Amino acid sequence: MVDQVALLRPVPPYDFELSARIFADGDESFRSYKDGTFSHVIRGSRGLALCRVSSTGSVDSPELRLSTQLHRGGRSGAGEMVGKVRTLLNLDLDLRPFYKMAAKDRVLSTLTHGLRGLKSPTTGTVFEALIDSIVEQQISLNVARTFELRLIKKYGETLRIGGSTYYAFPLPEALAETEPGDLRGLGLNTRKAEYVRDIAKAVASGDIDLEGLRNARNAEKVIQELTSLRGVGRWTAELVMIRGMARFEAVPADDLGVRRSISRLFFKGRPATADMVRDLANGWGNWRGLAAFYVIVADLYGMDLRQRGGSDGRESKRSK
DNA sequence: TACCAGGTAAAAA
DNA sequence: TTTTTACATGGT
Repeated sequence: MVDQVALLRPVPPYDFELSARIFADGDESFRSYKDGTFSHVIRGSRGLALCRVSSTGSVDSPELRLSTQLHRGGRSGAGEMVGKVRTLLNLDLDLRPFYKMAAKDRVLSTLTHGLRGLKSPTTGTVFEALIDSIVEQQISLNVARTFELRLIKKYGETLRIGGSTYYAFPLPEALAETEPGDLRGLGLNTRKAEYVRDIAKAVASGDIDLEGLRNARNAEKVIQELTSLRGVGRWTAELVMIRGMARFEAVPADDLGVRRSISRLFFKGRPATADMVRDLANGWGNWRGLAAFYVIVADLYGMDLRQRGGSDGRESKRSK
């Protein structure tokens, strides 16, 4: 078993603990954050590696330590993994222009001050973001997480290290071969099972180039391409842009969670319609997706905004 | 027991 | 063209 170490320097400011905390409830066999260490199985050209990341720096002078373990003596993994980790944790994102924009919005600037250094994570592949988003359609996140983990453990590649089994997200080829009944058995409804299989087939066969969409000219083009797939509506496409491509030009304005958080933080608890969210988010320009991420995280972490206004004065909830 | 939950496509009106 | 419905399952 090989254990290699590399140092990474994220573009400052970057708050590793704040950003990785999102994975605190993740499963340790797939992706998690525990005791200051982010763990994730990453697929490289020489196979899978278990990557562990922890902070050795500060928000304004961030530095991360990455250790990689490969199954039975694969050679040199750390170098290749550095780039993947930079993408996963969005380390090259420069938050300063976003903060400059946010300074013009009273509520948003409160959020960016409270969450300074927060960067949104990105999935290893666009495919992963797309499949997860489909699974998450309509049902509660709790239920969706359960289904996702079942999917990963049944179809993901495995890596055995020190008596433990770790999983990488399933490859399109693995899901392309499923029958709707197989995925139905994980809890998905029959239609979602078809969506997942059909999209996996399209990706595996090269009919659609999801990774190529990262660099597509404009956001609408990306949304058009994605929504041409059966099972992908606007909500799913917008979610995939943010979580799978780190493209922030879109906001999933129809999203219940976004609407709830926007309602609490910007409209004093008055229910926010998708149109209200879009109007508000338009003022955030091409940073609207990241702004929405900040809004959700602020609400999730129960950030207290009362001193500077914008809160509905509800009891602030504090999570772990 | 119901009803809701980070939607979507297909059927019905 | 617009509105309504079915879908799956784990919480509450």
